[in-house]
Parts: sequence; structure tokens; C-alpha cells
Amino acid sequence: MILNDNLTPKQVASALRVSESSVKRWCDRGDIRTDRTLGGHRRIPLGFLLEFLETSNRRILDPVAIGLEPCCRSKVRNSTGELDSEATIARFEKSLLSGSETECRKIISSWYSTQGGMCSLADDLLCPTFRSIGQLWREGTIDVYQERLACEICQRIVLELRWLLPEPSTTAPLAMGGSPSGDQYQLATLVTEMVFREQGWRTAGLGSNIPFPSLLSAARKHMPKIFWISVSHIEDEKTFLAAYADFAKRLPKGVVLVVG
Amino acid sequence: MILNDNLTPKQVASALRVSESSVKRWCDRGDIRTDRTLGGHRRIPLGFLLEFLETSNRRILDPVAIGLEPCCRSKVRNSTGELDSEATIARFEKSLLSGSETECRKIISSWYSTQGGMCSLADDLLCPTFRSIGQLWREGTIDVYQERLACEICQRIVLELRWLLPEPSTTAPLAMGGSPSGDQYQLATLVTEMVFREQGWRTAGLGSNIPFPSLLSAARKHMPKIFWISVSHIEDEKTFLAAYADFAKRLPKGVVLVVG
DNA sequence: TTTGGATTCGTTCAATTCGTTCATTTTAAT
DNA sequence: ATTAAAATGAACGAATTGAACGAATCCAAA
Repeated sequence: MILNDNLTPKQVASALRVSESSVKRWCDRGDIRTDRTLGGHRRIPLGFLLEFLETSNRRILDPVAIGLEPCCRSKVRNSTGELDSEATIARFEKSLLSGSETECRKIISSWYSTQGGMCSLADDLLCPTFRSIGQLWREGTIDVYQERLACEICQRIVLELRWLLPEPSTTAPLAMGGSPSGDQYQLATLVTEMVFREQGWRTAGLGSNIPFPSLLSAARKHMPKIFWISVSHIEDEKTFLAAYADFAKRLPKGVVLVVG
Repeated sequence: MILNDNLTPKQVASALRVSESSVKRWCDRGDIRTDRTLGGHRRIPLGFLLEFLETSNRRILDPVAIGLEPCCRSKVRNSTGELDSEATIARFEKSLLSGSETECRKIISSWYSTQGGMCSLADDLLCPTFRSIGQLWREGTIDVYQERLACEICQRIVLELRWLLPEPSTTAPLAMGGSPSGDQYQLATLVTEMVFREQGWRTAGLGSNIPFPSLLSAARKHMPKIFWISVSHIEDEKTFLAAYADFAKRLPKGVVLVVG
């Protein structure tokens, strides 16, 4: 898989459009975590590179150089031949609907690596795409199974991205959450979980369609620092609000509630 | 079949994502302890490879190549202590209920690699465990979220196992399936999918809770060789049977139906 | 046991990367 | 503008890596 390939300084250099010398220097200085071959050659896992991008506030300028898809969010200049995000989203939607997991994986991992991580992935790619797919479904243009398959595929790939993130330390604060009764939409809560994980939290995703009382007892038992609730679909607003209010009230002190 | 104790340089090379030449060189230089066949071919016991990983501070990048669990470098020691399956199941259940993903991963992957692959995993470990968990839930001994969390954890780990399986060839026959309306239980259909994948099929899992008509249109559109249906829970038997019969009748010829 | 296709052997050689040095560019302060 | 400090990129011989080759070995089926 592309995701756990080891990159050479040369590849990283061309991906960042800098000289090989600089990359080597950064490695030696500890700015980029680096593995070594037995012979002493530097090897850089993609995860390490992404770590470096975050801390140094840099971007991958040439994704193709490290085997990623050319996908760019540049709404500014699509004249130069760079794809703009609209096109990528469209391509992504098409791949999802046709069920091509491989294609989707390429797009997602490229987006994740070249854009602003999990948040951008959620807000700028997944969210608009599923909004559009939801629309197509309501119109009857596509079938239920296509929408489900799309969710399924995205879930799997987002889960794979987990292996790019560093293992959270055992002392890291715990975030826990899920989506409440009546909400079957698993992807949202999964992505939320990944956002926390990206920040170094330990996480426990409970999944979807879980009654508020049970969410409560989970929170009480594990006492996370943060409890998230992902809501994508509400069956009955009144019932929901009442149950939610009750839940929020009875949540132990010290547990911060986040709703999305 | 899964547990290959002696690895060839080629396997090690692809697991480490280096060239075969390098592996051979390391063997000859003594960096990797190496056995030889009578004819002089290098054979690398798993233990020696793990030893090498430790001393050279390396990771396995492509577990697929040697049939190992991904990411965690847990020692494979099943030689002395014969695994008592009853005890393992009990330990597994406990880990699931406490939500310890790491522990569960160890148990699942070691079961998978030492027992008979995906089928045994499904029939002998997951099935009895979830039967028991379901019982506890009905008794009110455990909370809903615990049961869900257990499902969630297993799903993730089973998905990880996918990377142990060889990539299906593009000409491999397609198996497709899911679980019908009213059935929220995703794990069953996922495991079914993995069983097919283990046999080298291309697969498309549609997920759970999909109406029969939509399953039908998926089958019609993609024309798989086999269509599986995983049923764990039936809301109304009569309605279900009628819908099922109708589905089976209208399934295109050439598509074999499997129900589990 | 024999046989034939696939794999691995040992070797050679081109390509890549190493660590280092030095010239050039960028940054920041005087 | 001038200067000093820092960062970058190019160049070098030496070392490492990966691909290719015919010959030898393995392994499963006849």
C-alpha cells in the first residue's frame, strides 16, 4: 500500500520541491524523523513526513513524486494545469458510486497527505461529496446500495489512515463518543474519532445508533476528558432534544461534551 | 497454510520493502541469521527475522508478504503453551467488554495465524463470543454500548486482517453481498466477505441494513458470480421470507446465492 | 522416480545515496 | 546599504542499493 511506503530523501525532496541536501540536513537535525537502512541510507515513512509537514507548516507540492494522486484544492489557479478541488470531488463521487475502492483510496490518501489532514478531509472532501450523494439518493438517481457502498468504502479507507498517525501515548487524554439512537451514519463518528486521534488523543469510538442512556453509562464508566456526539440524522426532533438534554445534564463533571 | 515458519529472501524483501539483493547481502554478512536448505537456498525462520527487526530497529512494512499481523510486533510464541480455546475465548470476551483494542488484536491475529484462517476465526472464536455477549446483553449484565464497542473493535481488526490476504487478481471472480433490511449487524457480512477474499475472490461488501430491492439492483448491475446474504436478526419472519423469496426469484441467472 | 516450471543461487554492474565541503541565497539587524 | 548569521543547493569520491544474468535448486504433478 502507498500508505506505508518508505521514501528516500530524493523523493521527499522532489515532493517538497527542495534540494536533496536540505532534506538530508533536516533528517540529521531531527526535524524529520528518519529510519535508516543497514547501510546507512535514510528512509522516511510517509507518516513521518506528514508529521514534519505539520510542524514545519509545509506542503507537498508535487504529490506525484511520491506516488500520490495529483489533487489540489487550489481554487486560485486551475489554469496552470493543476486540478482544482471541484474536479477532484467530482472524480471522487464518481469512483464512490461505481464502487472502485482502489480509486477512492488514491484520492483520499492524496487529499489527506497534501491538504490539511483529517479536518480538511472531513470538511472539504467527504462532507460535500456525501451531501451530493445524499441528494442524488433523494432524487432517486442512485440506489440505496450505492450510498451504503460509498459509506462502507470511505469508512474502510479512513480506518486505514489510522496507521499513518502516531500511536497515542498511554498517558494521553481519552476521547470517547458515538452517534445516538436512530442515527445509522457511522462515517461521521469515525471521522470525528480520527480528528481526535490526529491530535494525539486516545480514542474509543462506540459506533452508531447507541441509545443516550448507554452513551451515558459508557461515559460514566470510562470518564473520558471529552465525549463527542455525531448527529447526522434525527428521527423525531422533540424526543431527541429531550433525550439529549437529559444526557447532557447527567454527564459527570469533568467530561466535556462536543456535538457535531 | 498461513503459518509459514521459514521465509525466503524474496518474502522478507517484500515484507521489508527492500530489494532481494539487500536481504541476501544482509544474510551473508550475518545481520540476519539464516538457515540453508541442502541445496544452499537461504531460509529465514520467523524468529530470526523478528530478531533482526529488533536489532536493526526496522518494521515490517508489508505484512501480507509473510502472513503476519500488521503493525504490532508481538512475539509469536505458541510453541510451549498450547492455546486452550475455552480460555482464549473467555479472555477475548473480557477484552472486548473492557474495550481493549490492543488486547483483542493480539488474540484475533494469533488465532487467525495459528488456527485455520478466516473460517475458524469466524466459527470458533467470533461466533461463540458474540453469542455469549448477546446473552449477557439480554440478561442486562452488560450495556448496549459494550456490545456495540465489541462489534466495532472486531470489525476494525478483521478489516486489518485484509492486508494479510493477497490482493485478488483483476480477473478473479466477483463476490458481492450484504445483510438485508432490519439487520444492523455488520460484522457478519464483513467476515463473510473476508472468507471469500481469503479464497482469492474479488469482493464488494455492501454493508448492513440494505433493502432487498436494492441488493437486487446491485446484483443486476455488477453481476457477481456469487451473492451472499448475511442474516443475524430478523424483525418479522413472514415479511422477511416473502421479500427473500422474491429476491431469490428475480436474481439474474448465473448469480449463485449464498445465505448465512 | 522423473520431469518441467518456478524460484533462488551467486555474481556483476549501473544507479542511487552517503557524508562532506563550499559557493550562493535568504534573513535580520545595524 | 552593509554586515553577519543562517539556511539552501551543488559537487565530490566512497559506499550502499537494486536489477540483471545464466546456472543451480526446489517442488508439485505426472
